[in-house]
Amino acid sequence: MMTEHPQRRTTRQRTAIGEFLAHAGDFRTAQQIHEQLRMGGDRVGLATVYRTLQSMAEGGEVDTVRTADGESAYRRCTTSGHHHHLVCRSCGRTEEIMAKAVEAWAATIAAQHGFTDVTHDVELYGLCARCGATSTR
Amino acid sequence: MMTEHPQRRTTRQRTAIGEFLAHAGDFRTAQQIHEQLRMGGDRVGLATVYRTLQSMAEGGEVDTVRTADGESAYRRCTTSGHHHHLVCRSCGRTEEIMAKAVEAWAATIAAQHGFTDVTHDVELYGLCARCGATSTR
DNA sequence: GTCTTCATGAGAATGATTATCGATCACAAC
DNA sequence: GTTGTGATCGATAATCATTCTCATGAAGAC
Ligand SMILES: [Zn+2]
Ligand SMILES: [Zn+2]
Ligand SMILES: [Zn+2]
Ligand SMILES: [Zn+2]
Repeated sequence: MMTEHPQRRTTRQRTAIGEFLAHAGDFRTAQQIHEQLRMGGDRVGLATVYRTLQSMAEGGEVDTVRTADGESAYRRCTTSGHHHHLVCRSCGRTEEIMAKAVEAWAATIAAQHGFTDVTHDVELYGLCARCGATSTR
Repeated sequence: MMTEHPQRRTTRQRTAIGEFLAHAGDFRTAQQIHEQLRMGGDRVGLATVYRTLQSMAEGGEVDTVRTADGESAYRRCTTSGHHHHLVCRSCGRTEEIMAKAVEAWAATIAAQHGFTDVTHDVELYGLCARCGATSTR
């Protein structure tokens, strides 16, 4: 299959981004990461943040989602395999979801319609317990 | 609740876009619609296409998805209620999917984690029977 | 240390989407 | 049919996330 990562050098910038993601609990956009690294004193170029996140995503080191307004957000998940997310629309808190049932459903539906090589996109959005209570006004 | 559409005037442009979508079977981006309307002789401004699609989406007249590279694509679906899609990655052919099971699953998972006011995003992508056969090369 | 090659970053370029704002048009009332 | 008025249009400028360029810096191998 030849899917070896050629050779990824461990640079100061790549390390900084990796550690940032390790501590941030929820999804962050490239712009947010860039700004926060700057504020933290790390000198990292915006282009580098984009490039690094992209390569991390390819390598499966981070997960990606699209925000409502189309921006890409990244997160280092603790679950290693394929999974989905339950994201708080208000504070961003994220729960990782594994659902064999959904995987099976997707495969079945696809087969019924004659589709092959199927992938899926499944994300849940809502208000977490804390935010839901607050917004009760 | 007051969700009345104030007053949507039937203009030449709005009609053209509506009919275009009625005949196109799959998802199309605003840019594609604009270009194809132009080629068909309809004089419609790009800004108008964007505005119209947005208002149609709000009114539930069309469904929206994000393409892999972040563009919004629109489609007039035959199913009236909430549903999902199974899209061919190669030719764009689209099947509408209704899945009570998934709706229930989403609600359950959300509740288990204390989330409320939950919505979800569920789309399947694959190769349709025709495209899958062709690419067997 | 030297060398080869990849990574970086400031700034320009791209490209989709949105905002402007005067000109036009839909349509309800006469 | 005319008219009044406010919604709609559209050419174009403005936004803004993301990508590209390319000269310079730094990893890693020997
Ligand atoms: Zn929350
Ligand atoms: Zn899955
Ligand atoms: Zn196909
Ligand atoms: Zn659903």
